[in-house]
This record gives sequence, structure tokens and C-alpha cells, in this order.
Amino acid sequence: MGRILDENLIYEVLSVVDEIPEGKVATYGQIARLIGREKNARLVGRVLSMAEFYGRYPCHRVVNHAGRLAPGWKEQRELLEAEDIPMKNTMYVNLKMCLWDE
DNA sequence: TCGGTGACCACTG
DNA sequence: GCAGTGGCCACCG
Repeated sequence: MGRILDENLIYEVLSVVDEIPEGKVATYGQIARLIGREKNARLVGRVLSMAEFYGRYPCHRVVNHAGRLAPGWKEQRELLEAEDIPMKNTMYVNLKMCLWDE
């Protein structure tokens, strides 16, 4: 069958993203670890890029390991600021202040 | 079948 | 902090 991505992977990633509390952010690697695919953070990003097709999830609360926002997604910064997430500048969040500890 | 690319990360120096 | 290297998986030409 025309498998675009592993359905199970999509489900696991999105259910973890759904657990990120408001005012916190998570990293791709962190999510990868939580679903048992520690070395596969890249696929997490891939899933999130298509997350809108699978429902409404707070994928704006996911940034890379340096705190940088997703390239080519303008909306993300405004969504984060709406939750009072501290920013270092327009492209980076302050991970020290708002990293989801789990 | 291969090489390049990508919302990435860990390790080493 | 930065640069280099290697690893992972899916997609495209």
C-alpha cells in the first residue's frame, strides 16, 4: 500500500507533542528519545512538517537542540510569544528558561 | 542502485 | 562556543 510514513511513528510523535505543557518547549531529539528512537530525530521533524494533516497539535512548541525555530515557518514565533515563551531573539527561544523537563 | 538533502543529534577536539 | 565526523530514515532525481 502507498505507505508515505509509518503510521505508528506518526501516532507516537503526535501523542508526545500533545503532552507538551503550555509555556514549555521540547526538542526533536527529546521527542525521539521518548518514543524509543533516540537516533532518529530527523523523522520527528518530518512528521511535524505534516502534522497539520493529522489534527491540531502544538507543534510550534518543538524546536531544535539549539533552540532555533523551524526554518520557513513564520507563524511559529508569534504562537510562542502568545504563550509567553522567552525568546533570545526572533529565531531562537531561551531553552534554559522553558525546556520541557521530561 | 546511488547521491544529495532535510523542522536533527551525539561525540570529539 | 565552533568545526568536523558519523549516524538515522524518507524522499527525489
